[in-house]
Amino acid sequence: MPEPKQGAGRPRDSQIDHAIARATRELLAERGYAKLTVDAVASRAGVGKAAIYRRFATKQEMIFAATVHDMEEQPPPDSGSLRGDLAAICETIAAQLTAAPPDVLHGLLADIHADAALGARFSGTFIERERFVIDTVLARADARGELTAPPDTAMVHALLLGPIFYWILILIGDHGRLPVLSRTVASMVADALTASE
Amino acid sequence: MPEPKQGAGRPRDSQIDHAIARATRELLAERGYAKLTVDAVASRAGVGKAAIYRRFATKQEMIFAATVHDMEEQPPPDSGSLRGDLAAICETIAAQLTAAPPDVLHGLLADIHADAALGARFSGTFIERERFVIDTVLARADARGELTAPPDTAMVHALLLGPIFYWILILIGDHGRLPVLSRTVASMVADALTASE
Amino acid sequence: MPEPKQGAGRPRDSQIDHAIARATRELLAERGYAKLTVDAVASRAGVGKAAIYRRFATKQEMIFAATVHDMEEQPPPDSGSLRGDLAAICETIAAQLTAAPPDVLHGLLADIHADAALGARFSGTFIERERFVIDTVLARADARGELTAPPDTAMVHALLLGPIFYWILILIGDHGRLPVLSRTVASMVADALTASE
Amino acid sequence: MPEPKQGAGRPRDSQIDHAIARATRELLAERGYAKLTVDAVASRAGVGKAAIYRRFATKQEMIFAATVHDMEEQPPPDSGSLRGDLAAICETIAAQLTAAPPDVLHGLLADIHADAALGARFSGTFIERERFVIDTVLARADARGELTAPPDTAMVHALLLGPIFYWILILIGDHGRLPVLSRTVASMVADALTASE
DNA sequence: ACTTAAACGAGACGGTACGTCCCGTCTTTGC
DNA sequence: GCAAAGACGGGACGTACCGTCTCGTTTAAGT
Repeated sequence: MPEPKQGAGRPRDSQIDHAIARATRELLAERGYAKLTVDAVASRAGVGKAAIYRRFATKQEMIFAATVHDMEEQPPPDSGSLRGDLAAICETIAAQLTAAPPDVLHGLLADIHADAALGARFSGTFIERERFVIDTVLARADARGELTAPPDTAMVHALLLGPIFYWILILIGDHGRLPVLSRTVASMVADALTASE
Repeated sequence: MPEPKQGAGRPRDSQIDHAIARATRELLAERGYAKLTVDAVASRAGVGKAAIYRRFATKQEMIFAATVHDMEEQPPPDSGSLRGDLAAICETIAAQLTAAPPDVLHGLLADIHADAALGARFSGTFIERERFVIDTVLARADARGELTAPPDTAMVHALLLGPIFYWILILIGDHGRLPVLSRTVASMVADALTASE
Repeated sequence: MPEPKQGAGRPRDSQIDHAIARATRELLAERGYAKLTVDAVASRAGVGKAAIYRRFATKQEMIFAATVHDMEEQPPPDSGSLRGDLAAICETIAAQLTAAPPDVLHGLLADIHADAALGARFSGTFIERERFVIDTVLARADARGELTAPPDTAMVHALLLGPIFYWILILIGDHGRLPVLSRTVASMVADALTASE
Repeated sequence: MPEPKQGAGRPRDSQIDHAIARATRELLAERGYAKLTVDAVASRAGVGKAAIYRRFATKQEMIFAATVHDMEEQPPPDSGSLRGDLAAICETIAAQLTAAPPDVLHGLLADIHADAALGARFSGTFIERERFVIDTVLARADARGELTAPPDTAMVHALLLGPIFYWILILIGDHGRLPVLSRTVASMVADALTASE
């Protein structure tokens, strides 16, 4: 069995992983996505460029890893109603999206959709995860007998999270109004799924 | 008004405008946004680079002009109901968004949000225009007495178009199901705005 | 015939050729061969790196062109005797070799012999030229009736110029003694070629 | 005296010394001086890079050791005449120089003259040694009464060995003709030093 | 036998330079 | 008198090597 023989050679220094991620995030915040250079990240992190390219095949992979590393989406605690669960999901997503400036998110999305490999990883991780979260709360609602018909998860996905993305990424809307938007969209979707007939 | 002073010298050859736009669209389709170079566009169009930069200040402006040049959004004809008007808006937007591959749209959005000037023009053109269209149909509905309360245009904007964008740009969902999505979102938003109590 | 079609496009700026050559020579003198970088040359010349790589395929070609550009070896004026002619050749070569520091000459020779293309050009230019010069003065001597036997040009070449190279490049000997060395080697070789029996 | 305190710890493995030297020579022959990398040597020798740098301070020292390690120049046995002694010296030097390809010798010379420390060691070892050999045979000739005047060792050095170096390193001349060249230069120099008046 | 200390293969590290590519501008020459 | 062809300054990219530095393992010498 071709085990990776982990004992051989000097192991990767995990402090360097953190230094790279940290420098990347700082520089994204300071200069924006378009002006981020690998040399600047290496310099800021006190690291050689080789250490970066040993970990990531391209600049985009580095940014991807540095920005979305710990987005661990979990289904929200059961709030007792579909509306409440959906609102919780919206608020979580909104909070994550507002953590980074919009140019970073757009840059990232552009790179993700420019590179097939990155795109597959993005879908397989984030989209799948969101879908799972939505499926979970829909199953809860079904167990409660709230649903009038078996819903289409993908459509619910778009109906629920689309407005949040649009508000933050396209309209560059006021973040202060996101809670209202979240509640509104959650209510609307919940109403549609539980319509008396 | 800074009119291009068209009387002096040789007038611009409008065939060149078309050649540039055509070459840009072809190369975007063939290689994708990230691999598009101005040299390649000039070469494909049989045109000098100077001819391009005489028309556009940056590569992004060129792509912008070549891809979204004729997005003339007009309020849809009065369908007689808010729900019908909203569905018409959704279908128009969906049709426009599906005209270009998603990597082009993401690339453009990234560049738009990386450059303040471009961003302002984008908002001032497309967002404002969409807002105006939505305002128009909401005013119609108000005139009909359909609305229960004065709606918040920006929120309606996000609620209505967000899911369409999300489906096309993030989920990379099946275009065949867009008509259903359009009708669903239009119904949902119309219901929310015309709720009986 | 694949002629370079010089009419099309902006022509190369010959001032840039000079700026590159000048910067190269200055930096070689200041820092030495091993520490010469293309970026430094470009910076010093006030030129982009692309302008350099448009002219030369590699750093070595650039240095080659910058350092040996105008070494136009001509047969010396007829001094009336073989000994005098040979001494003149030696002095010319010695003057050329002492124009550059020895580390540059060694670096250049190393690069020349590391790259077949450069090596061929070096031989085809300098070695051939030296051989021609020697052939010329030997023909003069033969015309004068000085020679006792038809000499082997290649060997005369080595016997005459070898000591000069060795003194300058290997021994790093005092340049002040080169005139004496030149006269000595010229006498020796002339004596060998004109031996009374 | 900073002796390596050989008692403690694991002793150096002399097989590794040989493996390094062997791999270095093989790779020099296969790829040439310019393309030799320490990693490649380590890999070929089945050795870690640290084992190399434990033995040699730089790549150049490693190559130096691998290529000229056993150049033990001794004064030749007394042949009975200055001419014979000088010819013997030339032949020995020629044999040593032809052992390595010319690009290796040029690379080494370039590195030697690029680094003061290495340069000093080279002079202090090889040049001094050659000078001693020449001094020895000149002293023999003086004892025999062959010399007409006290010779200048440095100049004799250049006159004698310069042509051999030039033939091998610059002209890349036929090795088959080196014996003739050796005898010719030895005769010439001997004649010059023993000229009847 | 057991400890100790250095050498070992492997490979990650900081740093530096390379040669390539593209942008947006500038400059000839030809149509 | 404009436009194609293409050279220009600038600057980032990803690669390659150098000489150094851990890792965990192996090998002798000294206890």
